[in-house]
Amino acid sequence: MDEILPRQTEPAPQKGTVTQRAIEQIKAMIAEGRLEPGARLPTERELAVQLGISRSSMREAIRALTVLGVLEARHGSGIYVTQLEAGDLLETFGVVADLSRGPQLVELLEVRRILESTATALAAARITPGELAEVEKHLAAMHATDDPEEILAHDLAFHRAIVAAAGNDTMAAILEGLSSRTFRARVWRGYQEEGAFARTRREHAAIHRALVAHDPEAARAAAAAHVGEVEEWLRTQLSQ
Amino acid sequence: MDEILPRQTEPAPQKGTVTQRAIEQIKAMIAEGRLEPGARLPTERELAVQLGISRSSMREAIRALTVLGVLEARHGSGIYVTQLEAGDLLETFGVVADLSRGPQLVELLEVRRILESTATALAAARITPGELAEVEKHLAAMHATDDPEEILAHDLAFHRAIVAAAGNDTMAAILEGLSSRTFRARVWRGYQEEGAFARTRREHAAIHRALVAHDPEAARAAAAAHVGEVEEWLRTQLSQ
DNA sequence: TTGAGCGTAGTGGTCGGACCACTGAGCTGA
DNA sequence: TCAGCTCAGTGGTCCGACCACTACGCTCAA
Repeated sequence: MDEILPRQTEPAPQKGTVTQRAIEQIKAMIAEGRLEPGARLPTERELAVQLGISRSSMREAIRALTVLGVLEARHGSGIYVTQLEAGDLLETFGVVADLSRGPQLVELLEVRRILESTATALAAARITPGELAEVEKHLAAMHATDDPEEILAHDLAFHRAIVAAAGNDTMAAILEGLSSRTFRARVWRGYQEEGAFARTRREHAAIHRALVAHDPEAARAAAAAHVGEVEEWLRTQLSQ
Repeated sequence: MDEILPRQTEPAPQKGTVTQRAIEQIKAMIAEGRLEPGARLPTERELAVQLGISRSSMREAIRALTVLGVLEARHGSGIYVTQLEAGDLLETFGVVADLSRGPQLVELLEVRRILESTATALAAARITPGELAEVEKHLAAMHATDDPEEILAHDLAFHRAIVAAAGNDTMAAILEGLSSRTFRARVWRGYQEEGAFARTRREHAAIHRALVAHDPEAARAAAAAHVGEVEEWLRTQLSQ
């Protein structure tokens, strides 16, 4: 049996709960490279013995790291380190958008406006014909139906395709969280109920034109205006 | 005893683990407003009974929501919903920076460059004399010592004070995660070892000048260049 | 030889109960 | 009046048992 525990001069650091300590130790193992992405951890029972805690506490630590997207537990198989890619680690970002309210929603939209306008500008400079076709597919599908649910889905996919073309997966993962389904459903619903469909259509068309022209500055302005419109609407809603 | 459980037409939805289901149900209670920020939850034992699961599983669910910054457990007192502010929910963002590596670090720096340059521009337009004094305090302290640790601490505080002046707490919380202590220690160390102190000093001075002049565009450019320098250095490091 | 099917050991998932450590409110008594 | 104590209640930890599922190897017929 290999000893994974680091040597301790002090036998009892005793800071925080044992579970919290276990979380930190596993995180440290990964950060220090002792556990590579995709690697399989020892069993829960073994890990508990190695860190000197009960299996219950170890399970809580593992569960915590699981929701953070660091570990992945496969029933009957074992516990594995995720690939630690942007998508894995930023999945929890959606929780923020889901539980924020009031002024915080405006702040989130402001962050989204900043990131999405830049991402759209980057996309305008780099987008390939294939990626552009994907964008146009969702743009067309959005106009071909009047089912709000379907429109929302294609609206999401439209922006997602653009952001993907920007080439920064981390930024894409953050924007994915900021545009989580429940978040957009909450804000967009009220916005669109005020007959903003036509305006949204015009703004999407402007973004599309900028992409076709490979004009980053126009794309940035169009995307910023698009998000800014919603942002402003939400701001007035809250001040009433 | 009040019944908190929603009425279920189907007695057994049975998707995912019971713990995962418990996490979703508690999140839903908060999202729907049945649990206000700061509210005290029923005891672990009570919650377990209400959701029809064991206390062990319920504890795992609570632990998960605790690390996400949604709940807060106080030993001997009870479990409470946090204030759900940006700082609470985005604390986990630091984990991303801590566990990312290679190309992903460059992507994170790119996101930071975008957000921080905008934040600095906003700060230039809004900063008050008091806030400016705070910025200058750390700028001076950074030059008054040659202890790398202390320099790094004041460097962090310098940027934190500027971002705080921008007035968007959500953006500040994200940037806080992107500049987490371990992250900067990892990247900055190698950067500064190449004698970049003088350059860093010039760049900080440029940012400061733009703040004093209340010139947003100059501030944006200076901050973007500042982060961009490190970004470019890291990029070349990785390509070797 | 080969491959489909069947065990089976081992893994994470769940449960129940016991006890410990800490908090906070109420009681006691100077 | 209030400092100090008491104690019921709460989260923290541990244990042991069993269930659900997976992966691998074995068997046996084609």
